[in-house]
Amino acid sequence: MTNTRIRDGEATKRKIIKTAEKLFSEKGFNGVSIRDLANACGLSGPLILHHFKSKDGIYEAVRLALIEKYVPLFKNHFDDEDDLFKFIEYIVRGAFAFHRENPITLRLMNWDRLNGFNKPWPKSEEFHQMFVERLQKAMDAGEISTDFSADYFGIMIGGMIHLWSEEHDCFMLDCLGENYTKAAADEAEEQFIQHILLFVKRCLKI
Amino acid sequence: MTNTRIRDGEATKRKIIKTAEKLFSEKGFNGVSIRDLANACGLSGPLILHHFKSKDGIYEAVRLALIEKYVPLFKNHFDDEDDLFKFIEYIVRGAFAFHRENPITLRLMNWDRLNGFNKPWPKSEEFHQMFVERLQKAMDAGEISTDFSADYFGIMIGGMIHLWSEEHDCFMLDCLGENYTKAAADEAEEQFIQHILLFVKRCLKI
DNA sequence: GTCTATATCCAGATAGAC
DNA sequence: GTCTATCTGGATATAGAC
Repeated sequence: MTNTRIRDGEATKRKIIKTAEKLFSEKGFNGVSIRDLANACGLSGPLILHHFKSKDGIYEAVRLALIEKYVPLFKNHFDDEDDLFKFIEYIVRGAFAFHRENPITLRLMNWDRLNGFNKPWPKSEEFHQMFVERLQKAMDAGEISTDFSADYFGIMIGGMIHLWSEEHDCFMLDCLGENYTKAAADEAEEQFIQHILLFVKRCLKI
Repeated sequence: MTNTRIRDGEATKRKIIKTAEKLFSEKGFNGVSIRDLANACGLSGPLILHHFKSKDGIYEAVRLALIEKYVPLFKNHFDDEDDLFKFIEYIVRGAFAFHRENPITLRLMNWDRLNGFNKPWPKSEEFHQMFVERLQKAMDAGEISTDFSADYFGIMIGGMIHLWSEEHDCFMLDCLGENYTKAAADEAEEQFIQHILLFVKRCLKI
């Protein structure tokens, strides 16, 4: 009897990708060697290369896997909501929730941006576009103030969400120190979201 | 006659640091080898190690040099300005100008953050603190709305500045495409600043 | 202070057995 | 599909001449 039955290529691939997501997001492409990855998976380096052909291949697979998770987020949010403010709140909360649950994705996007690959995260821009178009429609219809450009307004909100999602751990540690708990962090995030929503209301005069 | 006179340790060090700033900010610590740096400087690798002892030593020196440039920015801005709005405008414009003129610094901070070193950029936090305290004072004095927490308000503005400084090149290329010129970019930045200032006015009811 | 030569190690990738 | 053994190049760092 051979050990054939524990050979499962697809399961191995999934395991490699999952581990690679974690390592690449922590240390970036250049900070992770195939050996690191192999050790973390409990597999051999050559096996990994057998499945993904090259180190770049692994990274591509990771990126694709993350985009898969990234895309459906947006689908849900752009069903037509009648109420503009609810629509905005829905999107803002969705973005925070996504980054909270998938911190890896944001980090990987940041590594990518620093490395000058900005092409393969296609949905992010589409997201901005759809948000802006919805705002613009409301402006054209005279529902909200036109003192702000819809485009810049989207960037402003995006910046707030980004910085929070990237750095709130630092903020929290600074502010709370020993008292840092998940509950406290969640509450702080909720407060920050309330600030953003108030900002939206006041600036767009909703 | 020897070639003693072209030996100038300090000048060499400066040259190495300046080149290293550029390379590290472009490709990150792991993306730059001592050989790359040596070639870019027109020097030998061992000479670089002679001056800085190790690759980490080079990076530390680069970070220190950038902090040197970083600090005076803030000094200027925190002389007491009587008018709160002018004070805020001064700071906002200062931050944009700094990032425009020193894109390297922001990139290096971002590499550092991803790599988990968040200690050695001390002034950034101090900056936030002083800004927030000034806001809080105005709130306590009843000069502005207290609907926003000064702390979160600082983060909101910081996020806008950050995202713009990091990604406006992408935005601009997307929007303007072939028409991308320095003048157009400057105009867009000025418009974005105006948006931020309007946001400040409207939210703080100044 | 600056170089060449070199030591040592670790990277990505391949060959080939099982 | 998975492993061990290995190739080749490039990494940091040192030794020692000038």
